[in-house]
Amino acid sequence: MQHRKPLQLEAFLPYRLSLLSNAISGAIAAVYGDKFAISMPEWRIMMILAEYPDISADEVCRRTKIEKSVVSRAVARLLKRHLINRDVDERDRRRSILRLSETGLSVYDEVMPIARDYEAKLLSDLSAGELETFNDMIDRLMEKAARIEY
Amino acid sequence: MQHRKPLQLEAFLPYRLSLLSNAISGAIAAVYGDKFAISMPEWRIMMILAEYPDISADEVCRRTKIEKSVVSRAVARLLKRHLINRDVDERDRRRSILRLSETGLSVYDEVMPIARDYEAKLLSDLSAGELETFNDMIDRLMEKAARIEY
DNA sequence: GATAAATAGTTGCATTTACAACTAATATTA
DNA sequence: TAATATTAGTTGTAAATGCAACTATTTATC
Repeated sequence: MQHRKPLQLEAFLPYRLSLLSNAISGAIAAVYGDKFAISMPEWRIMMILAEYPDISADEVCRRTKIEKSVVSRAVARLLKRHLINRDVDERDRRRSILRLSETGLSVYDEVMPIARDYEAKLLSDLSAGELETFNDMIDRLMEKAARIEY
Repeated sequence: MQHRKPLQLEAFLPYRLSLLSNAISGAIAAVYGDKFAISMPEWRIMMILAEYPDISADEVCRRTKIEKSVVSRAVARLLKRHLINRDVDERDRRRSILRLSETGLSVYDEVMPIARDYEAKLLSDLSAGELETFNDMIDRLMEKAARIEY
């Protein structure tokens, strides 16, 4: 018998979460990708910098979990397109200080409402209580995932 | 004022789901990656074939949402390593019929318990009710995401 | 039944990614 | 303070990705 029932793939949480996350991220990526030719890591970095201006590339890595060479190249591209600015941190000259430029902010201000609107539509059928529960579980799973060892 | 509060990135669902999904998928990928040098698309395909043997590559694409050239190359690699078998569908000679080989099944049977165990640990702090709610919301969000248009 | 359209799967190719090796700056230790 | 280790960021490179173009087969249309 080759057909295995023990798992029920469609009930396998990692698989389900991956499909859901890809569907959602992909939908939003289509917006900033089509409109501004911005890649997903680039957009992630812009979001982080909108919320936490003047942080280093390293800090961006830690928050986004994007690999540092990817961040480095994304930062280079954002700089070339003048979407962000970079200074050297004079207290530690290895560190950069990154922030959105005026242009970057205006792009952010154009894309973010669409993303937020998408999120709102997505969540419109959930009650406030359900949403809170959902968010709570994501937090707990996130913490748990960080803790589990083999 | 550059610091924007309207969003609270950490509360932005697409971002949160992406971090969670990557954390979980990455943890499991480390298992089959280290042990068997199997890539994530390859593993996804193996999982699908364990549950739905004798389906076509196209069917694999539809279920996993993996791009068809990626599936094509992953299938080629799985064939070369004798982890799956392929026949031509005689009712439609464009179609392939894919299924796990004996070797593939044994790899699956070795990896899957670890993945399942990981999932169980991950979910161990959720009550049965919470888990049901969580799964229910994933389903609803998945459906909603498929429906939303711009 | 010949011609055109659609579908399954493969392949070419430019871009993206991830790992490791590297450079430059800072922190630690003796 | 000299030697060593650590950290931030960049770059080289092999592999993975995604789109489009392609082949082979089947389906639809005339």
